This record gives sequence, C-alpha cells and structure tokens, in this order.
Amino acid sequence: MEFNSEQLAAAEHRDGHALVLAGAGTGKTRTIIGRAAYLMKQGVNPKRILMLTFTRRASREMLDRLRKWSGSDVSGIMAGTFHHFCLYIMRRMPKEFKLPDTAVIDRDDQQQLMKLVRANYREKGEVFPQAGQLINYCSYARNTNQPAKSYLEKFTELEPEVIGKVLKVFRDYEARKRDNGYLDYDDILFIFAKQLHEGKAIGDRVRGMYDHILVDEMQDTNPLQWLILDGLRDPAKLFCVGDDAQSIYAFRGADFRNVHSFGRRIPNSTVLKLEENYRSTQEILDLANWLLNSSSLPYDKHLRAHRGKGLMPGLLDFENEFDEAEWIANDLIERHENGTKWEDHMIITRTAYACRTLEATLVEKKVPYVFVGGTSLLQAAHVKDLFALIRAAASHQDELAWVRFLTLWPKIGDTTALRLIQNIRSGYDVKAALAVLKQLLEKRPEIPAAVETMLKLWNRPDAAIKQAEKILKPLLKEKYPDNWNRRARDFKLLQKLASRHRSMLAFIEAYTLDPVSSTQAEREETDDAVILITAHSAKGTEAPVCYVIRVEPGMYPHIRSLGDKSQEEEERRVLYVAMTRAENELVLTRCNVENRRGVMYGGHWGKHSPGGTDYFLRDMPPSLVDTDIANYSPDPFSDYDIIRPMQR
DNA sequence: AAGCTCTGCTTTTTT
DNA sequence: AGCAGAGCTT
Repeated sequence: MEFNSEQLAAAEHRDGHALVLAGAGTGKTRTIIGRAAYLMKQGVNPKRILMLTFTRRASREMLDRLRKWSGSDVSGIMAGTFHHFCLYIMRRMPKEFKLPDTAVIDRDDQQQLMKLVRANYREKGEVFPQAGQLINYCSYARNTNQPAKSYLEKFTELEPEVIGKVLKVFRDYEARKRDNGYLDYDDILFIFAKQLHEGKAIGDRVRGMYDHILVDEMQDTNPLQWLILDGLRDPAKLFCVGDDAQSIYAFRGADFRNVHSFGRRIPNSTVLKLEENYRSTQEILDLANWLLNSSSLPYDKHLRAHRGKGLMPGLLDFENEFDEAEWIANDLIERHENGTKWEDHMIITRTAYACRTLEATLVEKKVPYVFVGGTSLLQAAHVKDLFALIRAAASHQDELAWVRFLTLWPKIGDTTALRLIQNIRSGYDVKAALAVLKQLLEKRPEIPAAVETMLKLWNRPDAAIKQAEKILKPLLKEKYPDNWNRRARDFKLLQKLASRHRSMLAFIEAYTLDPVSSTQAEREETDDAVILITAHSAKGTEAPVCYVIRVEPGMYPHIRSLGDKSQEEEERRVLYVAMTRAENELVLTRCNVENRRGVMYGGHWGKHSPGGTDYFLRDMPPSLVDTDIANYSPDPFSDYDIIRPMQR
C-alpha cells in the first residue's frame, strides 16, 4: 500500500488525539486502514482497536481491505456502526445497563407505535403532526441532546397548546415502548451514552476496553454520538476522519461543527489535512469546486487532481424522464458491448422515488442493476407481515407484531386485534397467552395454531420462514393481488439469508440494524451489475463512470428544503458528494420540468426565499460542461434507417 | 360497532 | 405505496 507524505503523517501519528480533515477522494479510507495496519505493526492487539463507521457496508469493506493489504488476522478488531457497537457492548453487560429482554425496532415500527399513541390524543378534525413527523421531532431532539420541549418551541411552528399535547404523546410513547420491551435506534445510543457518563463503574470498564478508536465520516456524527466518543476517550486515543463539505445528515442531528470544534474541545489534539485528490480528473473537480465556491459559506476547499486532465463532464437535457432513462440505458448497453463491466457504472439519484422510471427502463432493457438505499427488503409490507407472525411467537408482549399478525385475518380489524391483545398480554408467558387466545378465538383455531407452529421451529429460522409463508400465503395473496410472484421471490431470498443464522431473533436483529435492500441481496447471485444508488448512500463510494440523474430545479436543492438557508446548503453538499464520486467520466442529466405537475407552487419553486438559491446550476459557467449530446454515444437513432425531411 | 372498499393525495435523505 | 377519510356492508 502506498501513501503520500500527508497520508503517511496521519496514519503514523503518535500520541494524542487526531482529526484528519480529508477532502473528497483524498484517500480517507486508505488513511484509516493504514492507521489500523500501522497500529498492529507496532504491536497493538487488534482487540484493543475500535473502528466506528457510518454504515455496516463501510465497515465490512474497510475490514476486507485491511485484511488484504496487511495480510494479518483482523478478526479481533471491533468494527461497526455506533448502533452496532453500543448494542454489542450492552448485550454483553445486560445487568449493568439494566437491559432486560428487548427487541430492536426499526423506524417503521416506531411509526406504527406512535400512530397508536397519537390516536388517543388527537381529536377529530384537529390539525396535529403525523406519526412520522412526531417520530422525527422526538428523534431529532434526542440525537441533539436537548429537551423535547425547548426543541419544539425553538425549531417548530407548532402552537403552544399543540406542543403541550405533543409532549404528552411523547411521554406516552416512551412508556408504551418500555411496556413492549422495545428499543428504538435512539434508545441504543442514548442508554449507552447515559451509562457511559453517569454510571461510574460501567464507564471505567468500557473505557478500559480499547486503546484506539478510529472514526470514519466524523462530519456526520451528531451531539449524542459525540457524547459517546467523548465518554470513550482517555486513555483511548481518538483518530477521526471527516470532511465538512460532505456533511449531509443534518436531518439526523449531525453537526459538522463537531469537526470544526474538535481541536477546541479535545485538549492535546492535532488537526491534519489531506488535500490531493486521487480519484477524479481535473475537469470533474473544477465543476465540483465551482459548486462549493458559489456558496456563501466559506468551505475553503479547492480539490486538485493528482491524475491531471481528462474528459469534460456532460450536462444533457431531455424532454422528460422517459427519454432520460432510455438514453442512459442505451448508453450503458453500448459501453457494455464495448467491453466495460456493468459494475463500473454508478447512477446517482437524489431520491429513491426519482429513479422509478429509470429502474423500469433498466428492467425492460435487461440491464442488470442493484439498488442501494431506499426501502429495504425488511421494510417491504409482505415481509413485515411474515415477520409479525414470527415476532408474535417470540413474545406475547410484542404489541405491534400481534396487531399486524391478527389483522391479516378476515374480520379482524384494529379494534378486535387490540382487544385480543389486551387479554394476551395479561398471560404469564407465550404459552399462557396462547391458551387465552384459543379460548377467545374458539371458532378460528388456525390463528393460534400458526403461532404454535412457529414455536416448534424456533431454532430453525429457514424452516420457520418456509412454514410461515405456507400458512400466510392465502391471506397475503388476497392482500397483494397484483405482484404476488415478485413477493414470493422475496420469501425465498429471506429463507436463504435466515439459514445463516442460528436463531430467529438473531436473524431479525441483524437485519433490523443492517437493512438489506432486496436487489442488494440478489446481488450475491449476480456479481456484475450497474449500481443505482441514492446520493446519501453513495458517500464513501466511487466508480469510473457516474451518471447523476434529474439534476433539475426542484431536485437540487430538493423542493422540500427551499426557504431554509442551512437546508439549502446541505443540498449543495449532497450534489457535491454526488459529483465527486466519478473517477473518469461524470454525466449530469436533467429533464424539462416546466410542465411537470406538482413541482411548481404558484409560479414559485416551493417557498422561494429572498437571497436563497432555487437551483444550483442556474448560473453555471457553460465552459465547465459539455452539453452536446452528440459527443455522448449512442445516437438514439443508430438502430434505424430513418428518413430526414428536406430543408425548405 | 366494526370491518372493508374506494378515492384522492403526496412522494427526501438513514442508523 | 401508503395514508386519511367517506361511505358502504356485515
């Protein structure tokens, strides 16, 4: 593995805490891996190293590359996301953390639970935040470590009476979560951080476990995660890597000033810089640099390409998204026919929704692709239905699972289900609960029988899934009449994934924290595929050829962020991240939005703010891009011999 | 009273 | 695809 002098200085930094400010493509990952390899070479026990990354995918890749490059056994290193790490430690010390039997719930479950609570407070016709919004508020306040009350007063426009009610809803929600034995994503961080700081003995014990803590994507850490890092350091040394220009998770409470204040907040720390870009050609960086420098924020970034000059980025206009999708698919096919691999191409989208047309076109034209980001396999409605049955068998306290499972059956709606559940939960354990259920549903023995079947197959996850599918099939076929075959395929996939786990609960927990998108899972069968990815998921990745689609007004910045200066700036960074993924070729495409329904509000793009930016590329110097589609193969008519009308 | 069906509306990003 | 609400059925 080769390093330049900046990278080497960072990787071999001695003594004290360090922050490495690394621009896009400057070898951030390389440096953090180099750091780990250096430490091990110096004789540090891998077990004393903790690597925190932003996604599980990133940590897997990092360990893979470290294993290959260092040639040593890296299995001792603890590597994962903040959530994984905290949960892992808490599960190892359940008594200390006062963590009884708990199940991790995902966002969707949180929302369902919130909906149940909300219904008890909202009066008919009253304007009250939706369940999803309530979860957002609650989560944001906790991740930024501020009381819900002051957060709601300062950062929302809710009326005081509504705020009072919302706070009551929050309290109820917390209580209901506890009764059900649920841990949401925020609880995992919160309980860990609290004990780390307030439980003296636990804090010392956890602090004693590691000597070196390596943190990737530091700019995306939020105040709660900062508290965790702060509680873990000393004697352990922090080695954090980040880039303020790539901070795109403010909506999750991330604060890139965590990066700016690092030196001030941590005594005896060093700030190092990586400035040479190894990924892209200069033309691509010129465009990215222009984008950042047209901001009013002083990013002070000027990426220099080590590789020198290359091709101009393209900016191609299309009449509508069908033409755009068609052109991209044809371009991909032609490139593939010329001998490049599918996987060398990445298509970056702002939202999962915005690439639906493209996805359909790729399927139609038989271009293999994987989608990264967006709805995962476990969030698909039919998969949740199946898991509801399994979870119901796991715990008679699991309210959400029982509601979902019971309402699958005809003639059982919310009301009946909730009434049944009240009785079930009074039972001592699942067996007692089942006895009660059998009595209440005397005429429908198949319902409790389904749960009993699951209990019998408890230690054989794949068999349990197979049986669950068999039992629910007639019900689900009714519920999802249109695309049953596609959904049935997901169950087969699920069975396969489950067979790698010993217990059902371990399987569910692993995939709650590490959601696999269904196409991503299929990827294990097809290894060469075009990568279709959201800009957020694309951070940390790269590809020789990148298409950034739908770079049009209303998308960058996204219409929902217009009117809020700091949100608009975050959108600029999202586009910056998207552009800087490209190694050799960058193609921006956009559609004519003039006539599209739903984008224009009263002649404005959303709430247009004075002095704000309604579209980033509006004032782009034409010299930065090539807009001539003829320079980009293929010619859309190349397959046909067409008649060109005479000029008159 | 509870369940079911139809219609119209909206669609950010993720551990 | 999912949600809310209206209105119809059991």
